[in-house]
Amino acid sequence: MKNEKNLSRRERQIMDIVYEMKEASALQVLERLPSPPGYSAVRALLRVLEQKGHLAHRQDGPRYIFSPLLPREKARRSALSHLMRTFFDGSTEDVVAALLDISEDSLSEDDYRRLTGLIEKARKEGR
Amino acid sequence: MKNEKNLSRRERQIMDIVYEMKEASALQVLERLPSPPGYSAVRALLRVLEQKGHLAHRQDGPRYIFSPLLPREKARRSALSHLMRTFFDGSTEDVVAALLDISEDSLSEDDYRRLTGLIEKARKEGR
DNA sequence: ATTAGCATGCTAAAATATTAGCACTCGTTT
DNA sequence: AAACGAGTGCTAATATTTTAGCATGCTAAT
Repeated sequence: MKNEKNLSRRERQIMDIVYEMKEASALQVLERLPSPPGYSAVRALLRVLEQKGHLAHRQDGPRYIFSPLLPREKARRSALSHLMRTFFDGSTEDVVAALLDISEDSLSEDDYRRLTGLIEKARKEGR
Repeated sequence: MKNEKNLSRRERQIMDIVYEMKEASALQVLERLPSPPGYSAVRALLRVLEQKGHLAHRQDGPRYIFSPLLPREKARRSALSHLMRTFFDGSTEDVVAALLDISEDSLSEDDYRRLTGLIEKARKEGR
């Protein structure tokens, strides 16, 4: 499992896109890539990622649709842990604070209620 | 600033280390790098990162101590936003849920109280 | 005052990543 | 049935990253 760290820049960009979209074709990836290379370059990258065990594909008519092998839930836990360590000294509170700061404008009363609910629930389960 | 995305793998690893430590010497970076290269390789990378405008250094006796040019607060907002988009469909709630899941074991009653307090505070300020 | 230790800058070799191009297959349309 | 379009695999050139090595300077110890 020496995953995650061993991805080149382009590879990481592509994995991010695939995680964001849940699954994607070569064309869809290409469209979302910054400073996009040619079509065959993207396909080559996808093939390498599959070969390295990061992606799998299924056939959809004439084309391949790629999806991550490591489930989103696992990947995001790991990414979040890393982020917490790197930028927040491992402090849960600090992350939540930053999160609220970012989200501020888009949160409704209900959203706040749900957030409080989540914490309440975790508190009860945790002890 | 077209930052963030234009870092190679090693460069990103180094930036993460420097952000985590707030500031670091070449040796400190080297010690924390996975599959660490030679000393001069690390120094070369640090020089490049400085040249590209990601790091700055101050002198500490005989050696250089590097720190990020983009303040941690900015960098983390941006990293968190990206993470939220990539792995959580932009959902604040989902991030908090994952966060609680990760942190569970290490949170005290007081921590939970403080978290609730944060949300309460944001709710009041937000409307 | 030499030497040893540790830092730096710079340069160029080696390894990897990135890209485009060509050859091929399979439907579909003329 | 020939030509076209849209997909694929593979290969090799190019570009970038990554690395080690060497020359140098400063400080402290012998």
